[in-house]
Amino acid sequence: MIDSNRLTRSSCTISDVILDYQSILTPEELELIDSKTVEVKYRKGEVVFKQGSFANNICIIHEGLLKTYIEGNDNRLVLQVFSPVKMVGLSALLENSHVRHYSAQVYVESRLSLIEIGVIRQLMASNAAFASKIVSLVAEQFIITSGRFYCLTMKQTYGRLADVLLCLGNRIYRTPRFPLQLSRKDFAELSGMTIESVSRIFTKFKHDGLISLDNDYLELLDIPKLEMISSKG
Amino acid sequence: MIDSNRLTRSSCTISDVILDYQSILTPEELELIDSKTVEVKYRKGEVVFKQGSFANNICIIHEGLLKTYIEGNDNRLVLQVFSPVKMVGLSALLENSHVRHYSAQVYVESRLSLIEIGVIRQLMASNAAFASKIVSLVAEQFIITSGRFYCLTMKQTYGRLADVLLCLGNRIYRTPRFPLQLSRKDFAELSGMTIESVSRIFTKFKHDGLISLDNDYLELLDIPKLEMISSKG
DNA sequence: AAAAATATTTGATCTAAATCAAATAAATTA
DNA sequence: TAATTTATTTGATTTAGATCAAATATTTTT
Repeated sequence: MIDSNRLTRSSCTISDVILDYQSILTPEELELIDSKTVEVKYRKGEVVFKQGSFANNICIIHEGLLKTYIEGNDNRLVLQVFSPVKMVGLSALLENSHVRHYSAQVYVESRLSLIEIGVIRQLMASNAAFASKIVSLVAEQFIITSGRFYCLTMKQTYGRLADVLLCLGNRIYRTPRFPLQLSRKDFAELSGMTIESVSRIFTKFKHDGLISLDNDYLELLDIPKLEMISSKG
Repeated sequence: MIDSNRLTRSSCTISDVILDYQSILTPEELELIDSKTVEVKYRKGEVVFKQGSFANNICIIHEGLLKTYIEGNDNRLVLQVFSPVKMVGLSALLENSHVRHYSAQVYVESRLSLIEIGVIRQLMASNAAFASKIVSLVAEQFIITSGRFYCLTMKQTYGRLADVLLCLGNRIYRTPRFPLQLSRKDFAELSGMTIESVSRIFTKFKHDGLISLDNDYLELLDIPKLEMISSKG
């Protein structure tokens, strides 16, 4: 039986769709892409693109970690987190709209390649299998972001933070013990609460033996219990 | 200058992309679609498809009004509202996942056509322009739903309800005075609050001369003020 | 290494909105 | 039309989590 809850009931935004356009495109098409691609390194905290600016490329993250987010008056909503190897900025493929609808920023030093959006549009128009792949990627992002939407509106603080921790351990770092590269502010933003609330819940989780936490590492000690907290909300 | 806030800062989910696949498909392809399409009428409140069930069609709404929503343990999150003529259920085109990730239900008596999903996949694989159109539609839904996500997490109750009212007047009914087809419960669900809060805010809005409201009709009397409330949160 | 700046923790207080409870109104059904 | 059910309104109370404030701890700069 299939568990359809992973996507719709968790705030984790890490994709399952594998990015293998190499097998879909012809050698000539791959060469075309290659000729319109540049590779860029970003230092910790640098902005990759800004909401409201013209969208002239699609990004692929090869190393590092980044977030996309909507900027409001004085607040931010993190839409998705991307780890290698994923495509970022696909929703710029919306026709008649050449503007970014969200911003992107790296959490840590990251290496991205930027592909001119015109080439992507061109290949979509000529290669239906490629276009279908893009449909799949965008559809997945829709579903994944809807799941995060559900969590942030329906769960309370403990469940939301447990969600973020589980996502980091299970899907981003893929190990229960991982380097602490995010600040309390990052956690607050990711789980939709204040820094103070994050701090208080971390203290509680430590006290209850669910996690261990020092300045450099975070370890998930009791994943089943965290999962229970996440699912109960 | 372009206003990029309509999509990212409002909870309204009515699409701008026009559904004109007639001009993209060949007569044979149109006939193929036609042979795999059925038309169905739904009575008020009927469910079109359920989260977790197998996705075997894409829907087009021709008359009426419907919502898509994620079902949790004992709560629901409305993702989008669809009025004619829009495609519903596109994210089922995610490859390797033949299950609905959200449910759909009509608010009022509605007429839909249901197209076998296999045909859509087939046409996407053979007609790149069609596939590109689908990319555009799904990308728009992603952006629109992200905007709703922003509103429901960042704005407070007054702003969220003002948002819903403006969406109904400006984009769904396209007139400031429209029939009241939604219950307080529907408004509560749409704007992410309790029925009691909706009722209190309606009373306040009436008292302040922003709306007039009886059992059958709702009229937006002061749209600029409602817009101010919506943007301030 | 000391000084300054920044990040994190902890406690006290406040508040938006939920919950609880009861009254009224409207819609259905008998 | 009366009786019953369902929906809506209004008021009182509670609460999760924000805000405010101050103390530590950590990192960065000098």
